[in-house]
Amino acid sequence: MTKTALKDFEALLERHRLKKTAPRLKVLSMLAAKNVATSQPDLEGVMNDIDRVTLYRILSAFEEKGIIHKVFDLNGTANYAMCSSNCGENHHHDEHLHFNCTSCKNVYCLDDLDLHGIDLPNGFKLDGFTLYATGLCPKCSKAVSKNNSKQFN
Amino acid sequence: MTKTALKDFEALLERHRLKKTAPRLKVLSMLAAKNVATSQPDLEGVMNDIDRVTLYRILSAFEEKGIIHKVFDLNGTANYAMCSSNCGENHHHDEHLHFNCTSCKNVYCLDDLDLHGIDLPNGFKLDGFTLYATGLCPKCSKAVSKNNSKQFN
DNA sequence: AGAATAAAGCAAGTATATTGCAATATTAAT
DNA sequence: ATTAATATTGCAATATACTTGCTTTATTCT
Repeated sequence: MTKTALKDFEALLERHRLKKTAPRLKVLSMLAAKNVATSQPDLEGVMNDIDRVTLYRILSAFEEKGIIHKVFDLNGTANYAMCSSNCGENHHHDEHLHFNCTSCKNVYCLDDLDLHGIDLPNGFKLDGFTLYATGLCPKCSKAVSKNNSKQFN
Repeated sequence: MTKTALKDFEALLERHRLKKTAPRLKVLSMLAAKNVATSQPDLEGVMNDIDRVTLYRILSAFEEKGIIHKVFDLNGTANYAMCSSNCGENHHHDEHLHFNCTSCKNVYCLDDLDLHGIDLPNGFKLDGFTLYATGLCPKCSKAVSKNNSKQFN
């Protein structure tokens, strides 16, 4: 983690009136470094010095403040990823495609997707939505075809 | 449950080479009677004579066979609903809108939605997708506005 | 530096789901 | 209709994800 990034994270916490603690900064740096959503168990594995409960509380605090957003993967486990800048307190705008790779299990957040023109049946009042997709991510798709051609398993 | 429906469910099980057992028929009749997806805990509550594990096994067997499909609600709990007729063994076509009401928590399966023209970034191989939305269903939306106008809570 | 307060850590508990195995029900063959 | 083969159920135990209550520690404000 660069010094600049650390300053950024500290500023982020300040903006949301959250105290700057070591565990919170660590979670921020972990999540910001990945382009895929991460589960609490995965985070716990990487940061084995931080208590499980602390992690849960940090994640829900961040979610409430609009710093990260939650998406459930194929197994129903919560995964977390940094929000785009326009999310606010108790108000998320994560209307993007969540792509869950069936091979590596990663959940990719794919922004910049045009989801306009979706018409709901009469009476339904839309709050927010997310397109959830499954399949193979570029890396795994490559690996699979490579393995196939080499007759490996 | 009408006798006709029962015969239908028995035929359905036969088609999928599943033995016609009381628990399976009961699950089918419960799911078919609802137009919303149902969670395992909810099913367990209604069918308290059937073992929890049996329920899990029935649900995953049905899912594998393409009889029902699974969708996670706001809390990450698995909910199950009957598939449209064109689902097959290990191959689902539940590409429809799952609408999770924030008030009654019901998950509605809204078919007949045009989700074409969704372009994935290069390299992603799409397997299946589902649009997951939250908000108020017609019933709750009505109830809320009624309550508001009467100044109730 | 010290007080007020928020957050972390620990222990215990809950809910959802899974696995192994014995008992039971279904199906097919006689 | 019985019986044998086999699939399914039910039970006990276990795993995993998450929660709650309470004490200790760290942060921040003065």
